[in-house]
Amino acid sequence: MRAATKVFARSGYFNSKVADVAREAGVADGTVYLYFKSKEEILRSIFERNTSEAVSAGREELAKIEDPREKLRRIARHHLERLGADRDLAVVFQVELRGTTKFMEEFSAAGLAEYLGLIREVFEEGQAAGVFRRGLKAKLVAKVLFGALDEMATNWILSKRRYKLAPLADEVLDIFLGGVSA
Amino acid sequence: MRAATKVFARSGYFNSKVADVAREAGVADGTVYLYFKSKEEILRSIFERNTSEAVSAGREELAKIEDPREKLRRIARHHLERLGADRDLAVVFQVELRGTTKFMEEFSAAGLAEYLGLIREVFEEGQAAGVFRRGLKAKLVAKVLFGALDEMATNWILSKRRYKLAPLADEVLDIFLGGVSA
DNA sequence: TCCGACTGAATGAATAGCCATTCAGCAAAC
DNA sequence: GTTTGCTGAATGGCTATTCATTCAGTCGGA
Repeated sequence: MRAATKVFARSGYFNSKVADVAREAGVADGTVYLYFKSKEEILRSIFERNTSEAVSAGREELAKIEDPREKLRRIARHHLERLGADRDLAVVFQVELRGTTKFMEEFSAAGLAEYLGLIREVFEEGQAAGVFRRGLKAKLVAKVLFGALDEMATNWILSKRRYKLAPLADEVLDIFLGGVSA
Repeated sequence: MRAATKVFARSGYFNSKVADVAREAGVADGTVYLYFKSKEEILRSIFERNTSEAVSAGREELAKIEDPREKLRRIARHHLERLGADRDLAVVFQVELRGTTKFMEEFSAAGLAEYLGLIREVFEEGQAAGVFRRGLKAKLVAKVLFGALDEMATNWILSKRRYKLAPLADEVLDIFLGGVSA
């Protein structure tokens, strides 16, 4: 899976051959099929593994925090730290995942929806506490934050310059919180 | 090209056969090659045509406006109106364009960079005029706004519900301006 | 007006190459 | 001897691209 991530990140899912993945993993072509039912399933596995891990780890950590603003900051930080720590994985998530409506819909329905839901909950909590403006639609707000972070990640993988991704979380939050605070 | 957009939007670039495009266009397979050098070039043409048109049309219109906030609003509105007016085109832009690092890099280097530059200029103008906070990095701010709009568009194409995309521009701007205003 | 020669756009069957997937068999471990 | 894990060559299907052929339309001459 590590190998597949690397290969897909380098050449893109459709341009990668199963044989490439096998070679990268140091096994024979056929061996790949002992672990995955098909090429498509390899990609799907990468998503599933990582999204479920990330969301549950995040949710757990949030339980310890009180301030909704701080919670959002933590979410943002996590988001960018996770992607920033593994460029190949980031490429697969930012690029390959978006590559076909098919995968996109799947991901959108599963992982992303949950993630946006998480942000939304936190935001609504903050609205209830009077920290965030009441007039805003929580769902839309969640998308705005996600979109901003997502764009940071996408730019990061495309950039030739090597910079740290995680610190951008604070800068984004700074703008974002300014816009949503009561 | 209309036909290709439709086909790519339906099945994705890699899953579409040149024969599908030909059928949709009502011509024979070979005829496609009288107009495009290769399958890849069809996709490229769709991008090029549309980005150059959009950016130049936008830039022109902005010249008539004074207030930087209003300029940003106009940009956002244009962005979502354009995509909202043509779902197939939107799918190709939001999904297929992101599908491979190859296309992505190309687009990123050309169209997107110019677009982000445009937003940045307007923002810096606003900073100089004291309308926007000085401390913010214009480049990052531009990405935040773009990312938020982009996410609106992506969600819109994936959603089963049919709603108007363009009005979201104002809601996004509302949050965004709150965050960046002096 | 009619005819034959010509043009080049359009066709779609044939080619050529690619690659996911399978499976008969091999080797080490027990 | 049997099980387990792996191998990698062979298969089969698929599809981008090509190109010999068709044919509708144009034009100059009779």
